[in-house]
Amino acid sequence: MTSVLVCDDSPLAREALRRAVATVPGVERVTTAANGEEVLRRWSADRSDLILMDVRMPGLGGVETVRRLLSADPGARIIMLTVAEDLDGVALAVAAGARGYLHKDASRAELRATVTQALADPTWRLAPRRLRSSDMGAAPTLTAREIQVLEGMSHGRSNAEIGRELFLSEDTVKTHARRLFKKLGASDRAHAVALGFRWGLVR
Amino acid sequence: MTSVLVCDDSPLAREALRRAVATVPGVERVTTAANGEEVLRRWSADRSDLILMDVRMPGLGGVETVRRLLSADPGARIIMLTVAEDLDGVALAVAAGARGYLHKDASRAELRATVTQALADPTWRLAPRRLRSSDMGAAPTLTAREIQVLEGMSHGRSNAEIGRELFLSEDTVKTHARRLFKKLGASDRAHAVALGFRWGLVR
DNA sequence: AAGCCCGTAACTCTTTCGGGTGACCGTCGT
DNA sequence: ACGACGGTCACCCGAAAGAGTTACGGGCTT
Repeated sequence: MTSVLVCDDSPLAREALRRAVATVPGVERVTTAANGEEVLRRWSADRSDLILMDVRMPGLGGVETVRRLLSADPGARIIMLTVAEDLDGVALAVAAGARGYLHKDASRAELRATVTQALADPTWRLAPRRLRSSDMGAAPTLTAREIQVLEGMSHGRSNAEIGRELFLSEDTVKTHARRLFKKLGASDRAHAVALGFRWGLVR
Repeated sequence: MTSVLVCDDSPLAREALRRAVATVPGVERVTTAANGEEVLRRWSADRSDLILMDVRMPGLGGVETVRRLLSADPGARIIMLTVAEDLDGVALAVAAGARGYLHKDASRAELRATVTQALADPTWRLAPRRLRSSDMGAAPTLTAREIQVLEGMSHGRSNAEIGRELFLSEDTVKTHARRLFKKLGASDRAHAVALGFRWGLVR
């Protein structure tokens, strides 16, 4: 009994993915989830053989979900879904243990091929080299937390407000801010936000 | 001959949207585009009655596309597609002249209902009240000075540094900053820079 | 002529930021 | 087993930002 879990916040995309995955030979069941929390809830009761998950989702993001999922079950096989821009999100997810990624630009055929391969070979994993090759220039790699803090800044939140939203102390937010400034080479939060936009880290 | 143009960067979402829209009574043709540039190219040759367009797209974003489209043809009817997170993007797009928006979380029924209404009533427009709820009603028109100050901020300059560059006193820069914050609805310089990028005022 | 927006500038006052430093605890890789 | 890195938190301190207010001259519109 081979089952695949598809997670995307858009019902339309979710449905399209579900249908595409369902046509892969050997797949008998495709379940869906709308966000990271739902994936985690569902996982404890009903483990699928493979998870396809969007990187960017409201609430619990894809990267954080991967981390929690793998800390609960290191054997989980996860493939990230992403748009062209956020290479960093992909890198983070793969670093966190996702087996690979699929562009949302990918054709149905590519999607099916990747799912087929992942299901056929339980140890399948993206070659590390492919990550570096798509690593354009010297893209600064921010951690999930740092991106969350940067996003908070881009919405005009103060450090204290960001802390409240992420359940962190203001001092911790400041630490993340300091570290992401250094990584980006930013002199202050306005600069950091600008660089975030230029690098495609936030929108 | 009623035709609708669907624009989304993800082929899967695009296809799903195309199919959903095609089931709306009265719709005879649904064309698709993958990005803003394609929409603009297509528009000059082949005008649809309605456009459904993603807010977030690589390259030319949804907001900027709306502006260009409407400056070329003020009668164009556009509905934005968005995810839960970026209320800012939606507000900007609607302020720029989009008739309304649809969550990507919307059900197929909601999607069809909105498209039906928009096609039936050429003057249909999202109630202004719903706009104010997500803030910013007026299109921000920054003066040359204000944009120069905003650009300085996006390069990590302090007010004093910006003043030195523009041969102004720091206090004058602060005045410009205060005024542009108010126009943009920004709570601080980081937010202002983010809004500047989302509006395409800086890059 | 009156009103409005823009550019310039100064003043005060409070809040926030950013840098520096140190610390503890996981995890991961070597 | 060790070190590197990431996440968390704390404290200090000076610098910067932002809000509020006032002011004055110049354009442009009504």
